Amino acid sequence: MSTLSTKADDIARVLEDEIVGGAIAPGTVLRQEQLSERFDVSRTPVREALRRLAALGLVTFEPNRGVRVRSISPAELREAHLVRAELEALATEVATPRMTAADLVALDEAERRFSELTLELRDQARQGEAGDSSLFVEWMQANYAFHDVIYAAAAMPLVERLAKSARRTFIGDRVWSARAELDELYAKNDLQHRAIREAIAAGSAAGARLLAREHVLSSGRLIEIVIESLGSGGRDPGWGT
Amino acid sequence: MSTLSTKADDIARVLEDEIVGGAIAPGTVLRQEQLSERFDVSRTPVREALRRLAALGLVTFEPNRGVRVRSISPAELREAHLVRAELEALATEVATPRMTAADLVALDEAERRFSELTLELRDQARQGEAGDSSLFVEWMQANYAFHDVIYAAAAMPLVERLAKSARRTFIGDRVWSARAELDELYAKNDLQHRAIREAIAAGSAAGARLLAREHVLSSGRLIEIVIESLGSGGRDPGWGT
DNA sequence: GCTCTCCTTCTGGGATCCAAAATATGTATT
DNA sequence: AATACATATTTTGGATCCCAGAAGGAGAGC
Repeated sequence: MSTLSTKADDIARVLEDEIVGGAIAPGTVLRQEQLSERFDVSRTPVREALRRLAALGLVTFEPNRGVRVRSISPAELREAHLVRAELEALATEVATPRMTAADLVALDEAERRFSELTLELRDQARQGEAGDSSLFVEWMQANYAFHDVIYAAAAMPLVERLAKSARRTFIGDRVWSARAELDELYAKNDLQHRAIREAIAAGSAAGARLLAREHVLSSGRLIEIVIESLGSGGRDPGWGT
Repeated sequence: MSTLSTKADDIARVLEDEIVGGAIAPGTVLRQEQLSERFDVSRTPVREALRRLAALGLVTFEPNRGVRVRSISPAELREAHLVRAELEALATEVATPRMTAADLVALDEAERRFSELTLELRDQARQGEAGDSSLFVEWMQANYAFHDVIYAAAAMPLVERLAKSARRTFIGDRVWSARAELDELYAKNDLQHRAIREAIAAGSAAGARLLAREHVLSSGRLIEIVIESLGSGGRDPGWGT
């Protein structure tokens, strides 16, 4: 097996997922020894991984004290949401004149898939089926897939990276418990995707931009739900780098 | 003397400045041993520092090969500029209703200072004085100071961090050589600052937003100059993480 | 009984050491 | 002479070791 990646990078990825996914609670202090024995490596790659996480803003080093998982404050979440709206709008505007015929087909396909899943999800939510979160996760991924087509056409790696990092806050099942409450959001999202695709297909960059911005902003309710879900476990010193 | 920071962090900061300032050419491979003897430390903190730089996107790790300073492609620079325009617009919009009387005074003061320096700079440029880059640097810093007042009022740490990281690309004297060519830009910037301040003082968040966006976008000529200055030494593989 | 100080212990920062990978060197063979 | 193979050197990735600074507890002084 050819290990193209380094241990430090592997560890960083795992910890990254666990932190943004909520598996590791904010405020937790990460003991280097524990991590090293958990991943069955020495402390060296662990520390390198932690440095990476620190640069990403996920943890903070308190010199000679340890590293602590940063808690995300409500203000930070809302801010990230606003930023994402702007970036998504920008990407959509730039992408519009660059869309090839193949891109448009892909976008159409992504929209259709999202539409289907939305229907399923609304049915399931309305019938109050217990189920698991898999359908919901699938639905969110379909939503992301739609926007990914746009990102690909925009060819803006920086925007894509930033927006996706903001987006990741929602992976996991934080919103799952409140899925039944979101019926009108489902319908609205579907319509918005349609409108965005039509604006793009019509070549209206300015229109697509506005619609994309509105689309992201209108999902603000999701943010509030995430914030509530954090409130249970997230004591918040409210600072960090 | 209490060393509040860790060696790895110090090294990271120094290297960061050198890379964005252009002191270390893109494409350079950073040898860990060289760095460790330069900073008079072992390789361990050096590697941690490099991890941080990698997370910031300034260098790339090529496993078992070394770390290479990423070259910034023209596309990347233009993209960063667009992103900055959006973020600056957002921050200005959010800041407008939050500005206190003291903030407005500070903004006024920053505008006046910028105005003065602009006059000086135009004089110096018109008379073709050799001088050094200090006045120019001072002028750019005054420009930043103006926007910093807005950032402070907006209270958006994420936006501030991102925008400032985009802004840093211009520190140093990359643009200095072309200063004479920029006469109309000087005047325009001055007027734009005035307009932004007035919109903010009038409480027009939407207006301030548009003006701020336009303000940043209109300095696109600076980007092109930076790109030209990079062309001399910046061979560009055109990829990276 | 409370507080201040000193001491123990524990954890993180940094140095050193080892192994594996990649490249450069050199040699032999055709 | 050129190429292919083998070896040596360089350099990274990871492990182990050591030391300093911080949290916590025990004991002395008030």
